[in-house]
Amino acid sequence: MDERLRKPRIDDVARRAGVSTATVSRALATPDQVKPKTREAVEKAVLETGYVLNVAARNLRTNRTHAVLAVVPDVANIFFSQVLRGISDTLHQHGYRLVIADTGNDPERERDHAEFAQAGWVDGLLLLNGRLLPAPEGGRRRLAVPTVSLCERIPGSDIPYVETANREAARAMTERLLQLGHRRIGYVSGPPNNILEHDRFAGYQDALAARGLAPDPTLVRPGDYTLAMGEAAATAYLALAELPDAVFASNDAMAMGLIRGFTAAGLSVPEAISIAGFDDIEFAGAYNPALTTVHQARSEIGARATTMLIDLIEGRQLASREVHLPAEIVMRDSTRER
Amino acid sequence: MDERLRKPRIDDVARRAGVSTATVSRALATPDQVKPKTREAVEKAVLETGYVLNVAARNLRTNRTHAVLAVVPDVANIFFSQVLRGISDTLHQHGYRLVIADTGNDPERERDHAEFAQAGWVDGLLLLNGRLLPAPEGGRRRLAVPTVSLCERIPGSDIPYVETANREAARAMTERLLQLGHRRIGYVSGPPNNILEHDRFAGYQDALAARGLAPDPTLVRPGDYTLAMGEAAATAYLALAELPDAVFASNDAMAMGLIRGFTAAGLSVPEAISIAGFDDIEFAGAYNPALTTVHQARSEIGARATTMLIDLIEGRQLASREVHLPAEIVMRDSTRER
DNA sequence: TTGAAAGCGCTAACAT
DNA sequence: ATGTTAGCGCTTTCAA
Repeated sequence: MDERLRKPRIDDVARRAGVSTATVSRALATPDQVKPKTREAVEKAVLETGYVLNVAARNLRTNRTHAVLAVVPDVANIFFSQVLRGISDTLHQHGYRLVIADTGNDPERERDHAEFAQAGWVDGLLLLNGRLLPAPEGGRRRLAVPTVSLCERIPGSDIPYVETANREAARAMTERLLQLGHRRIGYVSGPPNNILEHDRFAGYQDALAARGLAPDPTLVRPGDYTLAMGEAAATAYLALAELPDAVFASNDAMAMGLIRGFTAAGLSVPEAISIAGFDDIEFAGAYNPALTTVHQARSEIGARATTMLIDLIEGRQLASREVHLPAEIVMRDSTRER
Repeated sequence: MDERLRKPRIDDVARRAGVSTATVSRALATPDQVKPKTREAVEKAVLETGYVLNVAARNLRTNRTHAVLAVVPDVANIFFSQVLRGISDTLHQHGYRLVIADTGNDPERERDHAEFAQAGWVDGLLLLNGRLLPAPEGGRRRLAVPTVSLCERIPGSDIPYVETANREAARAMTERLLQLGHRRIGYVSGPPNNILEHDRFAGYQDALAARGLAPDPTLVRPGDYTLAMGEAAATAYLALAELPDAVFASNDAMAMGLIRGFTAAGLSVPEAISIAGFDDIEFAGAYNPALTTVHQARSEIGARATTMLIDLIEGRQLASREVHLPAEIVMRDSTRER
């Protein structure tokens, strides 16, 4: 009667099965340390009592949570959400759970989560925001929580990371545009000081340099990874005496903005001008025209980083602390031969 | 020396501040139950020792976690990820944390999370997957974990929910198409048996009925919310003796598929045919042409559901258990007057 | 306003 | 293979 109301504990199960609590614990956690007969008795008692483990008690005792915190600037960002998918799947395979901190790049929220991470709320940290979690208020030396960063490595830190080989990919894409016969190749940048942007721009330069060319400053436009800046860049190009042959935007949103901008002005893509992007976000292939872009293996990035983190948590050596995943150039309808 | 290595506990702080552990606990959790002088001493000691609370211990003791689990079929789905943003923000405001379970609609994973939820891993549940978490293996009566469902109400359950007023919104969109002079209005469905789909189709019928019309069966095409089915529907329409004037797809991905399908066949949208979608996903406005659609206030849905859940967790009465949020019709470039 | 002390539910060291 | 028991670090009742 009142047994129905109280949440059953491990000793309720033990009593019912006629064994000790230690045996119940073992039967549940490490079944092969227990005689099959006993195990069955325990399982039966568990079912009969409706016993469910108390996570908090276990976590306190073992000092482990089997949970991992992913720190993301914006869950609603389609790029990150696909990385999260890879993280989530991999964690699940290894018996871990995912906790997400959507910080919106708010330092206060980041600090808050940093504190909770130290409080033992999770076993490890996945940083997708390109920076360290701030130190706690007192500025005290931080206790080491296993951490891996991904998507955007953290400059000046030695935290292991996984990212796309941005520079090589940007070089390869620029090279493809050159192969198509384009020579006046524009470039729309990401935010200044962004490390991804540095790498991508360097790749763009590499490809030009390989042909003895250099970026034409009038064809390099500032951007910030938003569609609006892509449209603005199109307007700027339209004001030039001579249009570029092609424009390489350092992400897909800006590439779409370029297409919209040029289309609105009556120029058709790719007939009048070729456009390439970077990321291969979900709708890139569905765009009109379908976008030529650099495919980042987002869920793969998440998966690799997660495996590394679990190795760290479980005390294994890391094969490599810096992983650069190759990206694939996807030629679709927004580019054509000159 | 070795004090530096051990993680400081509450009694380290107590000793340093010259008070009891109880006082430290109070100074931290309920500062105004403690004399200012004492509080300051404790705060100083906390800083000096670098003390950080142990979450597991607190959770065990208080039987609370201040965490909420959101069960999502797919984090990488752009629709859900924007709802999550609203959830995350609201939780944060109230001092709760977000745990995400990406189930991929896998029942085994759902069961696993259901069990953990019962194990006290979180204080409440947000169900975005349109179904109940499965009962634990024994089929035992489940202990009540506070739960709210959102986006898609759960048929046959009395769990409180928040969703868009799908039927009204679909009716309004269809009505707008009628106002534009269209009469042969096609409809591309969502998956059969889907409750959202039922509502949306009912709304489409409502609007036609209000003008004494009925859906033309040849103009109603099956779909499954994917872009590919939108393209397939376009092909099917093109095979008809007479094209529809307009097509209303029950989500944006299919609307984009329609646009691509018609465009590929040389028909231009909206000149030759008007297309409308549903959801207003992130790139709907950036599409080419920009998509006329039904704007769902995704983060608002998340926020409302979260407030309800917190009320439930904290034992407050719910003002209403069923919330239907109005949606806004957004006319863009994919529709025009006939 | 503060302190002493019990105990949340579990796991693991040790003993058998 | 199983049992006994200490104790993880905190909060909270009760007493002072």
